[in-house]
Amino acid sequence: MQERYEPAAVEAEAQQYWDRNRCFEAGEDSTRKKYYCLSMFPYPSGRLHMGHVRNYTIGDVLSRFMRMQGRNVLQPMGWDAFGLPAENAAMDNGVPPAKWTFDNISYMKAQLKSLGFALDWSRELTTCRPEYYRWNQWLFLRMLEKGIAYQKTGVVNWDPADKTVLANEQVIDGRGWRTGALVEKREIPMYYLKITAYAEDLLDALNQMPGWPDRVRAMQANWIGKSVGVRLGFPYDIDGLSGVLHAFTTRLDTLMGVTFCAVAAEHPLATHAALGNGKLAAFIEECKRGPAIESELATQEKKGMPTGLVVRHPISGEAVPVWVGNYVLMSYGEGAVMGVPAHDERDFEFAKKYHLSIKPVIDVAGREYSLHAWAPWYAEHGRCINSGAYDGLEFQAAVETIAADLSRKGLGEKQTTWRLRDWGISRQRYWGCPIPVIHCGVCGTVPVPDEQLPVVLPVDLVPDGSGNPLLKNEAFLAVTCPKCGGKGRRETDTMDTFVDSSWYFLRFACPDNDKAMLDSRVGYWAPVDQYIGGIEHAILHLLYARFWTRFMRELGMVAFKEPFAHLFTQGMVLKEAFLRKPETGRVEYFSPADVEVTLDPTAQRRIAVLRSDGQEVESGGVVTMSKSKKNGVDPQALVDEFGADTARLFTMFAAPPEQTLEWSDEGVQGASRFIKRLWKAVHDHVKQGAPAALDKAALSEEQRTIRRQAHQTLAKITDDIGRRRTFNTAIAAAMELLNALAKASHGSRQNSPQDGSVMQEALEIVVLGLSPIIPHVTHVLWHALGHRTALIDEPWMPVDSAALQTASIPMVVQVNGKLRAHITVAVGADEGTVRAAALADPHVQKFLGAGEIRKVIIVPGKLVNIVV
RNA sequence: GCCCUCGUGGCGGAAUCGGUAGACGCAACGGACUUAAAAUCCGUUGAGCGUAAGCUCAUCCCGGUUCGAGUCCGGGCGAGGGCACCA
Repeated sequence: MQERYEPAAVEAEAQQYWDRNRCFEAGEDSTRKKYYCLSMFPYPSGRLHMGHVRNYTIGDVLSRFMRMQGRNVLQPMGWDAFGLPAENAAMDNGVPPAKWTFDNISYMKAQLKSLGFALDWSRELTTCRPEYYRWNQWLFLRMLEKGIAYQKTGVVNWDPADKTVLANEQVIDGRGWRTGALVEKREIPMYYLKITAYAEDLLDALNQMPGWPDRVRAMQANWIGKSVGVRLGFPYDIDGLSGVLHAFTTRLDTLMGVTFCAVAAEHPLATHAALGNGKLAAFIEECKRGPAIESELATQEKKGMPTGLVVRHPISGEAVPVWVGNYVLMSYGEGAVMGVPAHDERDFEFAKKYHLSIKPVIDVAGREYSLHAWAPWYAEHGRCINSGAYDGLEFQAAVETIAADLSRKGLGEKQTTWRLRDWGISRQRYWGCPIPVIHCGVCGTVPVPDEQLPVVLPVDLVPDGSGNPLLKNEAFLAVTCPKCGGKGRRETDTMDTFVDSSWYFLRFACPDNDKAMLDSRVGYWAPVDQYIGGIEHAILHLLYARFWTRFMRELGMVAFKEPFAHLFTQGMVLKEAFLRKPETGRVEYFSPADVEVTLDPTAQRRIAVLRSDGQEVESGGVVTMSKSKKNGVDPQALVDEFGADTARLFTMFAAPPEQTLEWSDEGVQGASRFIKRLWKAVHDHVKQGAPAALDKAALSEEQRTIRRQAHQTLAKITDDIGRRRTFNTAIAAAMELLNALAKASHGSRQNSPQDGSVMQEALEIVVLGLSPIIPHVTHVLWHALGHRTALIDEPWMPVDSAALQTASIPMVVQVNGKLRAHITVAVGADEGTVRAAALADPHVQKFLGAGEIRKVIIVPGKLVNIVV
């Protein structure tokens, strides 16, 4: 065995072994229990970042551990390869998005390989390949057939200069990011998927998903946003036109406090009223344009205008004026609200501004309304007052009684409203999966027949920023109508890239099937046992995948509703950022590599200085790694300098995996140091020749202690990786054991043959126990320790419970809950003996003093508490 | 505003079911080796008092439950995240 640890050589050796022997290619085997471990696949942006390294290391640790536990492990990898950045890169460099994407994939694949992840590359899939996305198209056609996909006009951001549609993130301060032109809202026909049909089930099932973090389930529930209330009607008779204005409310108990109704600018009644009213029409136009940024919606000033129309209160029959309000959303409920200024903050603000009357109808614990200013308690539940027949009723009773009265009049019924909207999937973009429909002048919109799939996206186009290049591509556009055989035109919209990721986890079971989207192999592997990814996907991706799986289940393609049994959301990777804020102009960031940080002991503060000019820089705090803040750490540089094992060890050790991880260059050094020490420990041991066989009966007290410690460590590592998923504490335990071994070997090492065999076993425990985390160095060390079998093919080591046995155990003694003494008692000693031993301790005696012993609590094997 | 998570040494963090607070690592300091530095190895390291044995205080703050609270309950303060005119 070589004395020096050389990561490059070690890692090449281990990786070549795994590759040559196809260790990680998974096959279906009904006799073995499967474990499908999946990390969210990356977008091929160019290079891996630390977030990827952390994500994939977590998945890799679990995969390797489960494999050694005897499970048939599948850990695949693919590429979420459609998307906007490829088009932007294409515009910048004049290269087709396909070329840019595939170049990135090949670079990043090499990076993933250099990190030694136990991936089954034979199942690699890429969503921008027709073999994959044809099944997006196929399933979309099934959705059309079932009415789950449908067409509707939708609003998009339109850049009038580039004549192109912009994604929300391309709109900055209401202007196009490239052109700076004021963005307009345009209504165009788009395809939607009816995810709302599954809202109830998607919400209910969250309660039966113990393998998901509470936080993610809460976020999804929030997003789905169920509210139970009443849809009520205000009848009207206007210009001979009679009808009912519908509104949704969760506060029917406040119905008698209605002093106005407000409708959205897009509401039909508003449109009607604007016919002969130029001022109103202008106001409606202004509202429709609205603020460009969503966050401004919530804070913009409430504005309104009377329509001049009047509806009747459904109970009292009183006249209620109808206003157009900019705070009413057409997309939620009925696009109209009943205005109860006394009990709703928004209505209050609106009523104040336009001098509408305010009528309190709820008594909250006898408190007095001032009506000059809003107080949060105005919206609390209470008892009805000023409400005629309903006076005195509590919230629940009031809602029931009023609802019953409305129902009798045909003016109200209970209704559930959802925040969740249908999923608009049309993107007026080139680099995505084509939506498989054809427009025919005669037949209208015609779905592409299955046998004509896939609709292949041309890969050689270079977008120039002036709209979707497909619109100018005759070869793509020209098509005959499948229905009438006449001249047709292909749809040029492509699908949202979230479609691609909504089912890729199932395709990994059968990536080579060119006859069907899924096959029976899915029944073996799916659902995913452990899914790992960033919290940023807590809502959209995970919700879409759950929806998609439900639809596939209805088609009989899968047998389950929930695609991911266990979900693990890893924390982000942070690092300190350094900056200067000039008097004028923008904040300038500096790479931490160019900054020297020193500690000034007198001033008790850290001083950061830019190396190039020697001047001080400010700390921007510990924040997410990003290009703009220049605080990213390149995984490749790290692997090149320290090796993949050090990178993996540090990311697993510095913090528990679900928490944020603060990057520290010194911490990386520490991880590297540990691996070197482990290498040296094995080297020093091996140098002394093969140890004797372990004779458990012939061990000295000291040797038994080391063995006990080793097996305790093994038990802890097994539990920490397998159950608790706290890889940081598993590593700490291994470090502790190695420290103890170093200490032990200082003195009596190799005096007896059994010293060598105890050391051998303990080192095997450290090496095997850490192998899921640092697989390369342990692969080599395992052989060095004399094993023929490759470590990856070894079964996980069982804990020798006999080694854990001791004759006596230490216990602590407290007096009145304060630690006062340590005693040692025989294992299995009865309470009387333990009590006597505790009381006999001189130190305990001192604290007992003259006091009377009121109680003695004994926690077996741990502690004695004497209450005086 | 609503919902969720979290507050522990100089720093990252540990303490798993209410039972020894600070494991492990980093940094710092002292020492060994070295012509020197790096690397490596050994030691010290929550605060205060004490020559020492040891004692007292200490897990954001205030209160409660308990023999015993970092951990459970109530109230506050602070940080982070999600949703947000959702009627």
